Amino acid sequence: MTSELAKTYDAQSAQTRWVEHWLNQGYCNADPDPNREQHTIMIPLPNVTGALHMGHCLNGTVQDLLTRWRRMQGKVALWMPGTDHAGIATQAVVERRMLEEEGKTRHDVGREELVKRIWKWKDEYEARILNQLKQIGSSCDWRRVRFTLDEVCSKAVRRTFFKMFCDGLIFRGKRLVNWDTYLQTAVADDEVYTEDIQGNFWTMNYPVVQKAESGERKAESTAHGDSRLSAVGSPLSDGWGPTGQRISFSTTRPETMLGDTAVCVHPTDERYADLVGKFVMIPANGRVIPIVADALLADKTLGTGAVKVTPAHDPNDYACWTRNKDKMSEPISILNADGTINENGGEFAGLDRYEVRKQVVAKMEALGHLEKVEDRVIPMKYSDRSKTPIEPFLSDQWFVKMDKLAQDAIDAVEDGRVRFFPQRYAKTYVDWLAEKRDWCISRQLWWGHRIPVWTATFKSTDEVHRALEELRHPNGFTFAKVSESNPLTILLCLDDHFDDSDEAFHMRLAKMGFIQDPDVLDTWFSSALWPHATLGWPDLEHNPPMANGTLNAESQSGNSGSPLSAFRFNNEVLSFFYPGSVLVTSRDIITLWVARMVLTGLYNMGDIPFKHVYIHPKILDGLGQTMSKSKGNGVDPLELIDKYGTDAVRFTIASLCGETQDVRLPVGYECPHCQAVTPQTKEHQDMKPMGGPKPSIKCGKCKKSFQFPSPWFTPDEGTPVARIVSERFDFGRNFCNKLWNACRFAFMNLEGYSAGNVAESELQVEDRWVLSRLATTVREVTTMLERYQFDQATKAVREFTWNEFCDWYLEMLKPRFRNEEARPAAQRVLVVVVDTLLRLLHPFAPFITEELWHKLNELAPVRPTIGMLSVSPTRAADNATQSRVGDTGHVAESVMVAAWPTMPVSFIDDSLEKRFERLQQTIVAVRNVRSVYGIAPGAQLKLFMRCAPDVAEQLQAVASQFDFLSKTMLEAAGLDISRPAGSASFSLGDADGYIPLEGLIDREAELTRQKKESEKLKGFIKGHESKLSNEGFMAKAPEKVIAEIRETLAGLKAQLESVERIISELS
RNA sequence: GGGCCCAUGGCUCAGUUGGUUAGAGCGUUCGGUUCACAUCCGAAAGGUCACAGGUUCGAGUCCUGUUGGGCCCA
Repeated sequence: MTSELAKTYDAQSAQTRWVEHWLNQGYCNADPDPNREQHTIMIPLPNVTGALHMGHCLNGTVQDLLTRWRRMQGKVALWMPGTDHAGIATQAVVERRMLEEEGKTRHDVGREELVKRIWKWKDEYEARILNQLKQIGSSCDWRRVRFTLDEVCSKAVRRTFFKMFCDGLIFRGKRLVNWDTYLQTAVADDEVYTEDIQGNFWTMNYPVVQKAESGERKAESTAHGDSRLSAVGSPLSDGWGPTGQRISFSTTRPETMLGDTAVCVHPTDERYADLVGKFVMIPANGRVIPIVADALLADKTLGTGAVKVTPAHDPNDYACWTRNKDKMSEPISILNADGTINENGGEFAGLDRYEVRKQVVAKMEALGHLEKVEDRVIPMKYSDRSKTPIEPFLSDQWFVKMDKLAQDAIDAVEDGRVRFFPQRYAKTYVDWLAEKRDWCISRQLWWGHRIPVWTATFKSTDEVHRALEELRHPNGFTFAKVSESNPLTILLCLDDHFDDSDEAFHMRLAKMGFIQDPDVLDTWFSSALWPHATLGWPDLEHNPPMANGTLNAESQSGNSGSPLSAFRFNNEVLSFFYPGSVLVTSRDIITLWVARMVLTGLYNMGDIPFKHVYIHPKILDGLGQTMSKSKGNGVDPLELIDKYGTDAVRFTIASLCGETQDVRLPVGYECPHCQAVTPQTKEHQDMKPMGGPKPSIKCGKCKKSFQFPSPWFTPDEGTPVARIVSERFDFGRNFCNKLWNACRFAFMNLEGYSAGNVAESELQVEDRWVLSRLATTVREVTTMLERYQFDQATKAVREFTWNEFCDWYLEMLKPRFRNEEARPAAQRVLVVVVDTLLRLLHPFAPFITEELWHKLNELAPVRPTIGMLSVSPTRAADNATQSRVGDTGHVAESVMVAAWPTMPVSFIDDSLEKRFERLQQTIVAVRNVRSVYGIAPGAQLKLFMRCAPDVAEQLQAVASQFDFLSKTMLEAAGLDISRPAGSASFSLGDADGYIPLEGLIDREAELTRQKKESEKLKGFIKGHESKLSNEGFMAKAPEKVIAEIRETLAGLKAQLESVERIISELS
């Protein structure tokens, strides 16, 4: 059988093969097993809006790494996959496309048809996203894939809403929202962006007015709040007359004056002190409004110091109203949902707000109240969905009362039931929840969970009673609430037992006049339930159905007489996997999502949804900007995978994930002609066609030009387009290449391998050393993974592989492979090391390790033991009741289900490592001499070592290695060695080396080199001595530190002595 | 306005509770086709740890301020 691996690793082929293999073998599946521990990760559900980006790739890599690692540790590791319906985002994309392709709006096609179209979109994109996740090696339990709008999740949403409704946690209220007049929906704050536009700044004035006879008295009583209605909306003819004073203010939105309810000044502003409490009249509509003082809204130093207050159309004004409710009227909304002015605008009703702006200005000017107009740059808010300007808009919304819910969620973090990694993020979470702002859960959309509340108004209380009686339902629960404003209006909430397809019931409802609320729930309401909804809650009787609609038969049937009765209820899946182990996500949704999952978990399940939250870094481009399509700096993970291979991408990403909050990934354009990479700059990002040809970049290497992806234009059809890549992934690719070749070499030398144990006496120095290093590395990697310090874990495993295993151990094995007698033991130790290394690397680089593992299984189907110890258990599931693999009977069929390595502590030998280090230093020093003197790499050198007898003995023991590692013969070693004439020298502290170079060495150069070394040493010695002569240091520093300094100093001095001796010999 | 974070060789980052001579990868320079790997091997150069104070026997590490940058909330 040929044991030779292909010369290079074919990532694409390995990925395709192993993804399929793992799926076929069911290795990713996780089913309840009371005899084993669980490890559960719920995916931060990607939107079905588009494709995966770098953030998803990083997020997924971390989760898969953790899942694979825990699975190998023998846990039932569930990684739950799924996607999010992403309310407005998805609806907006589908609507936009519909408009572009067919010129239709959602009102043209109607609610049902639109939703149908979005489902179609969802099916397409969900499949694409799940497939992309598979491409990055995700070991999710694909049978359990969920979608926030599927039947299982919908039930959870309905039940939660119903529970909250019954508990009085859900209420209706007014709220100022970001209104998208184009899409006619409220959009969330994070769906709004600001852009500076050229606008106008009008300065106008309102005349101060008073009641002809008793204006003063009126103003006084207004302050008490009992006459505000008489003050507001009173036409001038009511007896109000101008005092002759005017109050000036400036505005960028004059049309909103139709909804003004006050003019506001600063309480300490002397200019207006006597006016506070008096009234002004709005000339445009004749309404009279009060002058109020509010320190937060008015700023004495800005403009005139006075501002108009429009609570229904400005957030700051709204806040001012909440502080001064007793002094002004309720907010007056002047806007229709479509952006036209409503009936409160009087004569302007029905016109678009921008038209009204012009007309209001004209009217004010005509009436003599316009003072000046300036041009000004105004920060304008736009809807990210429709790219049209946002209007602050007061509307009816549903809310969840946060008070107790939020407090419970705070407690869970403060008492440590939920822990953040890094810890600092707990503050973000707690601070936000502590505000306890009620959660607005309604959205004016068609795509989402429809609010399960039906409303009807009746003529009499008798009718109400009759209706409620009639609505009793055998299968489900209804909860009726009487409207606070109208006792004859009934709000009816239906729980999840009411199937929407129960037409008869819904007919009955409709007949009685019940109409369902048109709004849908905030997407976060359903994603907040993700950790328990996906496991089947609220159904405690049955396991959740699998993605293909079948029940989980395996665990269901295991119910009879098995230990499964240990579960709390019959939904074993929920019982076993809840609460989850760790949530892996990014910091920008700590409040929106993490906090809400904790809150609903506690509310519905009475328990936290996960124990740990790992917040990973965010990927920025080389300029420190967030990556996005709209900046043209996004890297497509699938292109990276295509270019570098999945393992390389994953390994690189893992190396970036530590405790920092951002990582920079400079990107570049890959020349489509020669693949050279041109780093991306700000100039590239901003390049626009400017009416001429589309911008292009000239490749620095092949000098050809190419176009590139940009937010500003689409590259010309048929021209070669650069793709955006990041050379930082060379890191992972190089590593995979190294690993591949190391194993290739190892496997080539396993020819004739026979299983057998290695006696301790057969172990060579390098064997003991590599096992010691490996044992240390295994412990370190495990600890770092436990702490979610993936960067450290990656570093440890990479350094071992490259700098120890490849650079030293494999090199030192070479001579042993050529020696028939030494060969078997060398092979066996090598098998142990490779076996352990592949397991250790598997969570980081699943495909290449699997590829190599299978090859290793062919060559070494039985792994040796070393000494009396088996190095690690062979299979992850060895301790479990069921064994998944059994075909070889010796080792795990797949490294994915092999046991995570745990090497005995006894393998770690510090003193041996120290001795070995001296050997390494010696070799490095010899190489250094060779390089400094420009001696041909192949030229044989002679080495003399002056050192203590025990050191000499150790060096003699590995003498053969000098030849292999540095083409050098160790001629002699001992105390009696003196420097041969014409030698290059080096000092290691406890040993000095001499390399005779008759004629090759320039005495002056060698002297200079040694003097430089001596100066360096003297500097260090001085530093140490000054510490030891410092009384403060001697008195206060810990003894251990002093001892260390003394020891180092002694070493440095000995080394200096050697160097000085060399210098004197040279002189 | 409140909060969090970042600033270390040309680039990207490590640097554990303050304690020996501040490290790595890439890039750069020099030298290498010995049968695992040029996606490689060997060697070297390159840093007053953003700035200013302070605490301490001792500061890249702790404190205060300044400057520059990122993010979240309002």
